[in-house]
Amino acid sequence: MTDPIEVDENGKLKCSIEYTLNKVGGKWKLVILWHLAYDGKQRYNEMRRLLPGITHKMLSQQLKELEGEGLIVRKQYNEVPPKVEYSISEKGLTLKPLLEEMHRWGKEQWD
Amino acid sequence: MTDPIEVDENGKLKCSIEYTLNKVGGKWKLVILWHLAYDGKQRYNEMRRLLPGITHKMLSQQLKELEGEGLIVRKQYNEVPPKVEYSISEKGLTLKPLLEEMHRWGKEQWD
DNA sequence: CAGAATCCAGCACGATACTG
DNA sequence: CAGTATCGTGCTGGATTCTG
Repeated sequence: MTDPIEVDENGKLKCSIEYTLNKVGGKWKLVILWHLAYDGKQRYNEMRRLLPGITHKMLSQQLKELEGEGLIVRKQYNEVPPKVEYSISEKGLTLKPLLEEMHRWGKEQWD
Repeated sequence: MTDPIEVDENGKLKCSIEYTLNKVGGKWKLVILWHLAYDGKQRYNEMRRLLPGITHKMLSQQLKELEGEGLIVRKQYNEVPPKVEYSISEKGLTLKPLLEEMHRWGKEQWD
């Protein structure tokens, strides 16, 4: 079987599983992506309601990082009051199998 | 689509993705499981070699937690010098699809 | 060989107040 | 409404030494 640890162009060891963890690890990112993937686009405060317990700091930080990775898209409407919509990108959609497995396994192992 | 957030028997909100994250999240667990799933059983010091940079503390801690979850099996031979073998359990094998997706996505997104 | 025991640093994550 | 800006804090993870 393929080893997850490989050598990059600088000769430094890298691991594809670690790579994925770096992009979508942490407490919130996969849950955020799940909602955008399956519930469709959401406004900022809608996201907050979907993520019980998240703070402003974490939500805006995670959204910004995910946008930076190109996994989600931020669309701003110049209106008053302000309106912003977040949606999943094409690249983000490639995470669907992973999201589904995370969901399936958690559900299945539930006691 | 099924919402990942559900209500448990105590009426507390729970999320199956968070659940999975709690079991196999963090920096090392999925990589450890990957090796045990695809490289077969390993001794303690063999595991260390497979995980560049891991410390004694992290390795033994993660192994203990994974064993506590029933995801891996620790087999101790009463010999001198000591010999211990870690292997993946039946329950741990149910994570294979997840491991493969983590690996596949990381490999694919590699620049 | 396979850990356990300490001690410690950094940062992930959180609480709260403020703002265009 | 959709965020910043500060200010914490605890826990994850690391370095090192000791042991059966």
